[in-house]
Amino acid sequence: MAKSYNEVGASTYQRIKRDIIFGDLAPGSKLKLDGLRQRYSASMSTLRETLNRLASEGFVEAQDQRGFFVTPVSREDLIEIANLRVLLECHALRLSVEKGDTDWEGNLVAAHHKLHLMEQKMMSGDDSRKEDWKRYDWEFHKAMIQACGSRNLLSLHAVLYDKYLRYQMLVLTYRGDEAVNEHRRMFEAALDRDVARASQELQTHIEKGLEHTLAAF
Amino acid sequence: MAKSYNEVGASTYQRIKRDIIFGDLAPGSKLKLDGLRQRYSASMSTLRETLNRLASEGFVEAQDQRGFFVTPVSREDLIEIANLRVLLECHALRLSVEKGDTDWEGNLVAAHHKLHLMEQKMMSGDDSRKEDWKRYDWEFHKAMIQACGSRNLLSLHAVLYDKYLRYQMLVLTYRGDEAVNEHRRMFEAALDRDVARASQELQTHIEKGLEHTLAAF
DNA sequence: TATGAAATAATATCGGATAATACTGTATCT
DNA sequence: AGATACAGTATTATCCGATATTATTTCATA
Repeated sequence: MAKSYNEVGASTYQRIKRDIIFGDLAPGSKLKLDGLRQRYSASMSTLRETLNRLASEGFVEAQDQRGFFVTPVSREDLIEIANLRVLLECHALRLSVEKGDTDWEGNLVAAHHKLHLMEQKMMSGDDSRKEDWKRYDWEFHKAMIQACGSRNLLSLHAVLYDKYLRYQMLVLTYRGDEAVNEHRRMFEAALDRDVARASQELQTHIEKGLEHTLAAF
Repeated sequence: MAKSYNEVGASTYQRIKRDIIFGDLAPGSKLKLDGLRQRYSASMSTLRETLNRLASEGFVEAQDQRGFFVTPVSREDLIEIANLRVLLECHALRLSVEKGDTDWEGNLVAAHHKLHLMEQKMMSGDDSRKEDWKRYDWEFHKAMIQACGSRNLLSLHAVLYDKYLRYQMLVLTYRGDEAVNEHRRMFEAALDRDVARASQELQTHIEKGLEHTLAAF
């Protein structure tokens, strides 16, 4: 199980990745090794290892002999990410709804329940825990596609989700009960084993989110 | 432009990745730092950086406190990779055929021509240059989807292609003129701007290749 | 102001030192 | 004999300092 971002004892990899996704390290900003060394109290060797990992995942850009930069953001990139999420996540969802067994269904019900509770807290104005909320959102989306049967697909999706998440955190606006209803409809379609409807609801969910994020970008 | 594998002055990253893909570093084998240090005449720091990069791309597995291993192979993994290639590459091809301009078409014609020449050499029994042949195959497939308009999609595809390539190199058998005809039909459909036919031909091409590779695995 | 050389800063790579962990082989006990 | 405990070895992970290469900035001169 992957560790969450704000856990105690998080590795410098997890901490830097978190800071990029949540905007504490601004897009395009230079990642000076000496500065990072103090901020994360790690040695240069360790830092270069994690920066290389983040570079190959696309959160950091490495320019030869000029060091590392936080990957810049752009509307085009956001649109690409969203489109890829539709392609991969809808595909995974179709497989998952077809193959999912009782365990999958149970975990999905639990994940949706926890997400729904958190969504109601957010709706009532308590937006102090965006990170927690987004963790439940992630757990829900992951639970939906968990039974797709392809580890490769799941790990590609995890990276895409995080890239998309960075854009959502940058604009920092809450979409309200629209998204809540989309989650519910998607969830119900999955439990009904209605592959086409579930996939369609997911696509709508992502595309609505994209529009909302683009508008504020 | 990414450097090819066997170029002079290749980085240790490129050399290790090449050795994994072409089987010189066997699947599942342990990557002892001291051994690698001699083999690639690089320092431990540099090696750990490249191994971290390769780990996040999926060519290497990192086990905490136990070092690095070449990612193992399995039938299931091969099938997953092939299915993902179908999903991503066919999607990219549809976009590319729709959007491709004159430059795209020109580069595609050139890439197909070079691939075809090499295929004829291979057909006449000269299989001494598998790496070159596969480079032309890569250049052709890349040229096909180049106009898809999504950098993210292209870079995901590049990793998938290399993972699939490793399996092909492991079984080391040549599929003969079947693949040649598939390439030609795919190419012609793209020039005709027949999106559906091109995508269908590509899917068939990958799935035939999968069957062939699975049979020898 | 523009140019170019010198000074400064930052990166990339290397080798070594140390601590923590994993592995191996031996001896002991049941 | 087989399992367990322990000591010794090997390997990894992290950190630090040194050096060479490359970027960037400063500044003197035309």
